Amino acid sequence: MTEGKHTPAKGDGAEPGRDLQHIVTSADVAREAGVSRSTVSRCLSGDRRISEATRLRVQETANRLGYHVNKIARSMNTRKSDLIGLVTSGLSDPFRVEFLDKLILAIQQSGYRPLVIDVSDPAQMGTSMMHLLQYQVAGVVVTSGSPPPEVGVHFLKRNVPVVLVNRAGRLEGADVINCDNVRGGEMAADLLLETGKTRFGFLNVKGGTFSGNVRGETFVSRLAPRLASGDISFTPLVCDSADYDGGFNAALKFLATPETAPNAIFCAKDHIALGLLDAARFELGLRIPEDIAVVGFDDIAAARQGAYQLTTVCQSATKLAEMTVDRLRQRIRGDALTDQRLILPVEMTCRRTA
Amino acid sequence: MTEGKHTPAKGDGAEPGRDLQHIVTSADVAREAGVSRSTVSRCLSGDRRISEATRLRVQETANRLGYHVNKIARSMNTRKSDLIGLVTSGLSDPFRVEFLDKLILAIQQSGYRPLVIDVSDPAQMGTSMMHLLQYQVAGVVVTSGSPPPEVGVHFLKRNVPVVLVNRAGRLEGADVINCDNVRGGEMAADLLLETGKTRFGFLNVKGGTFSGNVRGETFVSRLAPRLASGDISFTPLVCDSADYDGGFNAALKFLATPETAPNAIFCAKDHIALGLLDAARFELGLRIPEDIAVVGFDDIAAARQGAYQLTTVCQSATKLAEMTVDRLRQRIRGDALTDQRLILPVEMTCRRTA
DNA sequence: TTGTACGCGTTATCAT
DNA sequence: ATGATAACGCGTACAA
Repeated sequence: MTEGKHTPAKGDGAEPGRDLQHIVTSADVAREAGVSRSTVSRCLSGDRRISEATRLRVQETANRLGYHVNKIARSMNTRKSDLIGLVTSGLSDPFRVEFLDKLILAIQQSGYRPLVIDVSDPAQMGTSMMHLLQYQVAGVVVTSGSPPPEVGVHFLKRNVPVVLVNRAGRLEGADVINCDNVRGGEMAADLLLETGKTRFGFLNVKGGTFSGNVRGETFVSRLAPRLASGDISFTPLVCDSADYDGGFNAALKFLATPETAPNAIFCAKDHIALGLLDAARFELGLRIPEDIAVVGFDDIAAARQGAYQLTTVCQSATKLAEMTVDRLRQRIRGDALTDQRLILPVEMTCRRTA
Repeated sequence: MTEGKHTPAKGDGAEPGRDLQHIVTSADVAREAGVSRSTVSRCLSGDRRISEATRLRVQETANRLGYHVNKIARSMNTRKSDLIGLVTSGLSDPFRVEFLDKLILAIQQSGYRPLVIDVSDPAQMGTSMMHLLQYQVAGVVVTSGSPPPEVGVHFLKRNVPVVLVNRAGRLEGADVINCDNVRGGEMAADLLLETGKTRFGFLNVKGGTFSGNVRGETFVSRLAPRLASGDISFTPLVCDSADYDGGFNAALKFLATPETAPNAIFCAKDHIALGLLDAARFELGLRIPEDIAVVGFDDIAAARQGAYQLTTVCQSATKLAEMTVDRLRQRIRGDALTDQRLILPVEMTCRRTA
């Protein structure tokens, strides 16, 4: 029995307009070019063992008919998909956006496609990641929140690699990539100590984040000897949201009495620092860095703008993205089977705020 | 012949580790629950005509086995996908990022999933959009560049709706959604005229963009009567890139001689205006708005920050996203068959730069 | 070099 | 209310 019979007999008439709905399949191309579906498939996937004559004929027919491989169908029988899940939460955090930008590019260049999942509600993170499983993603990158440990087993079972970027790594079987928060905290402390200021502070969002907490703790450890000798003081500072407004509003409060307020402040992330700077300069009339020295973390684009010129700990979004995709590909190929924890080096970018 | 035979006989032994690779299918659930695949399918797609007893049993078995519907396979059969293509070019333009943020959220809430395509090279836009066809996307949103007209026919043929947002609408069969660039240009002109300044300018990226050009042309038209009477002058201003650095560098040049340079400037978009402001204030020592009045367009988050307080034409990213998804859904449902051109109203947000 | 036959996991259809 | 069967579009052993 020939395969042609698979194609439902359409009768003979040409119903006008029907073709508008009809999707061109490899069978259509095969029939039109007078070959089998196998041949069409082989031509378009670059199989060597095909005659130049038929290859050209098939190519031409495919173009003429407007045929495009159905990747959905293809991935059904190869049981591989080139979709990669990207878990994020909003696009309001500037550094995360810069990272996603580079990540999307890197993913595409590797022949994969990013499927974005936005988890506004952290509680829904688990179910959201399960959704990704329904799409047979080849891998997942988590850039926000921390997935509940019980999802790990589902991804492990399916051999779907998960990479956590700048997150706490409590997920079983997942790789973790972080920038060097420890070294960053130390560098911030060292730099601020050099300013000669004596009232230190660390500004972070209420409750803290994984990265922020590490940065703050290391910062304080580094100050410890001087704190012990009584040279300097330290005050933990808190803002309501981890963004510009959070830094702005918090600064209005804790800088209200500049004589006693901290004057050497390390911020958990740049965006908070920018809010702090604006509140200090424009609302409270303080001079930077004479009255207050400020150090941020991330080195987002806005940090180098003329209005801010923020001194900050720089982590490279590009390198972070490259590391992420490299690791993902190793896992997908099956090269690497054991979890890994990678650290991206950071460096201090000195501008005008400290 | 019973369906069970579909499952390949695995022999009897339990090879350790093999299950790690095996994906749980509806057949597995069916066998385990003692029902047919059809029943499993119906249970999990919420079919009413199923007994409560079996429904519960199937649900439980599915959970226990860790079964997740394979949406890829489902969409093969239903010939519908819930993927929506998002065409963008980088995540460096702040307003576009804000729009994408809201768009991704709106798409998810409608039960669809965003598949992101980044087209850095405008020349590759056509082929990139064709890639989306391979994934059987239900619709496409274009937020960057202008697709070559010939792609229109491919999407039309497949009944895949395309929505162009803030783009030139030359694509056959596509819907177009724009903010009210015309009204925006007028409002900017009116506001700057009220300042009493006399030397007007419009700052845009070299070559211009669709939106920018419309804004600028309307701006000039509105100034026309006063230009004719000789009260005021107008100078077209150009920057190399449509971002902060572009505005910054351009301003350094054309503001070099402040006595004759334009002192009432409308910028094609906020980010350019921010660069201009910083160059004027910090590099050239000019006062805003006393020496120079500036109006932007978009009302991005940074525009309301204390450092800038930019007066600007506001378009709502949220509303734009809602309009986009609404239109997309109408098209996918097949309600709307004829192209449409929608306009999002804008309003002036007065802060401190004009 | 090319064709045949089968299966990927699901849902729609028809039958019971 | 439930089961059996036929597609969906593709890649690929196997055969020729």
